[in-house]
Amino acid sequence: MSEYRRRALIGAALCEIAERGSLDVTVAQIAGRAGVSAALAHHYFGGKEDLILATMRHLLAEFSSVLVAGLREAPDPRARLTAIVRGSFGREQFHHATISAWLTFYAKALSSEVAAWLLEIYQRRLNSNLVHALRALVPGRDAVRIAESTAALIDGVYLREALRGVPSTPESAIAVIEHHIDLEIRAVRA
Amino acid sequence: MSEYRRRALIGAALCEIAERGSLDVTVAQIAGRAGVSAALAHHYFGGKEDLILATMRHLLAEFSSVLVAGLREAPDPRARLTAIVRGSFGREQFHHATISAWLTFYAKALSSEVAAWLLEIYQRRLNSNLVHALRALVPGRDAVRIAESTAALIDGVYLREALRGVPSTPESAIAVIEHHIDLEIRAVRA
DNA sequence: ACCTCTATTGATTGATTGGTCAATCAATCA
DNA sequence: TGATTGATTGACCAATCAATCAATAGAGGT
Repeated sequence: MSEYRRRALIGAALCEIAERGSLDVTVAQIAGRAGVSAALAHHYFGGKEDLILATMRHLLAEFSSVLVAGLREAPDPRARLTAIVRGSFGREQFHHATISAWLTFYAKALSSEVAAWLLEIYQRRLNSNLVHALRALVPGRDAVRIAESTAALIDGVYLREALRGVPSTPESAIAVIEHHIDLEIRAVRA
Repeated sequence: MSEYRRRALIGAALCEIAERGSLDVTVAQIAGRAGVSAALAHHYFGGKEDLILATMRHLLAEFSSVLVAGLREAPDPRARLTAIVRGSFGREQFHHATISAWLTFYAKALSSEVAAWLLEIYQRRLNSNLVHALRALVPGRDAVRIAESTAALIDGVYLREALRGVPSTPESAIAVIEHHIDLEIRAVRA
């Protein structure tokens, strides 16, 4: 029962955060959505802060697993880049609820030591993956530079998607990133 | 006195929001930093929401004026693009306090109708400026596309800067954007 | 039947917050 | 001088929320 409740509470927290577009969600709301009392949420997670951070960790872990799965099937470096991009805009990541939650967590990282630390891990991993794939295509210094701008562009496109009310397909977003990568690689080789 | 207090309160709100990295600031904190009582803040702005939105409007207006001033001195279309980029990463905009406040407002736009509306105006204006400058350099369809990716890249670089603890010079950020613009323009012309 | 441990909750508390209001103070005006 | 007006505040209120706690229920073992 323990694991089931934790999962349910994290899922409920995710929905609630996304729906209200803010981290100002009460444990009563989250617990209510999960069909239990607020006291039980305190029982399983030490307090509100821990529940929120657990939810954040869940998002990061989910993204990470999608990324790893995509990378495993990529036959060559360029395909690895595409896998990273497509993973960032995958079906699970591109729901409005997920996007809203991400943006909210970004804001939280400004005030929470632990949240900032978690996000830094994610960013470092994304960057590391990008650099690793790029090193096989361009010289090391350019790989680092292109990885940086690509990561920033991913975040930027993601951010704009979060603010746009109407949902759209990830294809256009992916195309923007892919085009940027192609341009950068071609420019270095020319 | 009226105008002086309003300015002081908005400035205090900006500092407080940036320092705490959250919109969860109490009117007592803001008023305290401005050296007045919380009741006075309610006297000048109808309520907390209005004070926050006024602060947001202040940020947007300040950025807008910087942008207009930069654009006026630009001699040609390419210089206009540089002016937009440099305006986005200008001294006033690149303080950690300002950046944090921006990100926090972005998060607020998810839950506040008015905040979303204000941000949309800013984004539309930035996009319009970019497209207008780009139209003189590349065909219309490409101008729209490049403006979109450039705006996203600006937001992304901005976002990553907000999360990085240590402050850095805007020059590297500007270089990333400029490089992207150059690549896109050159690719269209080739 | 008895004990133990976990799951679960209703009730409560202590603290915080946004907002209100009557009262005070200072300046201006008739 | 006396009246009016705007600035300013301390005290207060109602609402909300995280957290705690005592109590109940049930499962499993002895």
